[in-house]
Amino acid sequence: MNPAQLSATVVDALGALVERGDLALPDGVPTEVTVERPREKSHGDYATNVALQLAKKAGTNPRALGELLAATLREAEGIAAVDVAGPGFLNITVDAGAQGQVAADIVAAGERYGSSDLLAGEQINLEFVSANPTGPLHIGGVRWAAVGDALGRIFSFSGAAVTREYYFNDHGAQIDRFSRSLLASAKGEPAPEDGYGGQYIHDIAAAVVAARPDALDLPDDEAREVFRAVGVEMMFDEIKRSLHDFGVDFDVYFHEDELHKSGAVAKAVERLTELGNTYEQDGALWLRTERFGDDKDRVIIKSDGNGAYLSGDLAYYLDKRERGFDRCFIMLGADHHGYVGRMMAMCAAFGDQPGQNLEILIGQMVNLLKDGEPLRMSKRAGTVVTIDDLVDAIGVDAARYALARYSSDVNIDLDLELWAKASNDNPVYYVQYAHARTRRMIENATDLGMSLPSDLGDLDVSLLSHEREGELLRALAEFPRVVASAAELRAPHRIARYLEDLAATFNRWYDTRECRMLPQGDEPVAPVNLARLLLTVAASTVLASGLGLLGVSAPERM
RNA sequence: GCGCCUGUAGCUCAACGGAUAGAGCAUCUGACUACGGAUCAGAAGGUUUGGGGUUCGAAUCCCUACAGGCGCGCCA
Repeated sequence: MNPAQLSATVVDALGALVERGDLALPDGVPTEVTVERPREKSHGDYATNVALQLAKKAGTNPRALGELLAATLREAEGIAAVDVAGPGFLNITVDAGAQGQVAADIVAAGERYGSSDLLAGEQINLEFVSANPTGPLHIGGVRWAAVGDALGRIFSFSGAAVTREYYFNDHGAQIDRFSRSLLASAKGEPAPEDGYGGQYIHDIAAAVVAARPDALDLPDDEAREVFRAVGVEMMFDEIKRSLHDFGVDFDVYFHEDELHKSGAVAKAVERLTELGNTYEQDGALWLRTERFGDDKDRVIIKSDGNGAYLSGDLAYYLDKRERGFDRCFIMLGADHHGYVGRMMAMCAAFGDQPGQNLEILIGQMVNLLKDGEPLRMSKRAGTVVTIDDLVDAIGVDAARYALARYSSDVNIDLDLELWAKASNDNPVYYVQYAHARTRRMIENATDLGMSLPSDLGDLDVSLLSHEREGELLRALAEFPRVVASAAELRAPHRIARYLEDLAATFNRWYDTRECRMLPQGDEPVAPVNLARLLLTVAASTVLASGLGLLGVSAPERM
């Protein structure tokens, strides 16, 4: 029996009470109730606060409602005991057999266990990273590479159709600065005052010269164009390769330049004007974002006739919507959070629902600590910590896990020594090790000739009756709800925290002498050994699925 | 000045308005003739930054003060 089934059982009990006239619920019987896994063992396997929540509506007190409901629940199948505790909590103990069934359900579902249709039918566009192609991907963008990709996996697992998208800002003044910096380097001149420095500029400049030996003989403006076109392309390729090596591939790489060339910007501006949300002032065209909650109105066409940066975003958003995405996500670093107000206002100006059609997620800053000291970086000076540096230092698995393990709302300081360690200080090793251990156990069982029957119903899952087995089964039963909450709250770190808890619960069970999976000594294989093999396979399945949702490998051995 | 995020154990962080606020690390005490000890058991550690309020119930919601991070351009 899992929490969802228990919730349904409680709902049925409420319905029965209403039908019998023992209970009056003016708002009707809820479709589901909160079922929790209590921290305190003495509070049963599961607990619900439904009596506390419904008492007022039912015109009774929580304890009385609790007693009434408990009496009905005790008759329900799979329930061993129900206690009314504290102000009116119902503490429920489940039959060992009903509980053990969880393991069989997980093994039967395999890698689909935990998936749902929560987001079925939703066309989701996830835009993340979107770093400028004027340099290698630095640490600031990497957080979203890990978190955004994990979120994509979680959304897909929850039934949504997900498109990952990367927006290349390859238009405007920064690209000019980039191409001028390349040209200066190729000529052996110092970097322009407002340009970019760093070894990568010299490397790319040299590569451009190698690809186009004629470039330096051209007049400056033509040469700059060559360096722009070729240099930007090389930068794209390097960023894509870094992300690919990080395990992140995008379905769409969208170029801002296209929006300006194709007339998409003009079209978006026209649409907003038709809707009465623009006006001219001081020779520029303004968008009435203040009308929709922004601090002030924003220029979209500058007085020199060029589109302001926002104009590209308008067109891009409209383009996504016209491509059929009803939910557009944009993930930004905290240094861009000031952008949220105007983007949401822009969404509303198109007549859309901010927060529904457009959702902007903010990730706070990441610092790397080495020897306890923060690594400071400056893009201008070229002292950049790149995604490749991070991966070289701690590896892809640790990097992805470390970045996805914290709430996006908090600043994080990643200690490079800690995350490079192969010890249980390092959470990713702890979880991966638990998975590797399950694989070895299953292998050992196979070597002894143990195997699960084709009909799992032939196993006696009620033999999984040890306290530690109950704990492990309840932890495994949580997984679908953890996935659902990670999806709803856009919080992949919940998966990571859950996995750490699951790994610990698994290790406790493994360590318990009375719960050995393999027959000991000369003992023959008994039904309880097979039931424990089932439990091990179930744990292995969930550990692997959870790591998979974070884009972290689940190694067979370590 | 205004806005967003944060403030929880010595440290790093969890906690969908629920019961006695939880983990890991560090500290202290234990378990290796062991299905992988990269593990496990236990102890100690808290006025959830301060002050008000809402609620049967607040780390969580509201107000306020303080502290830290990040922003606030016809730059991109």
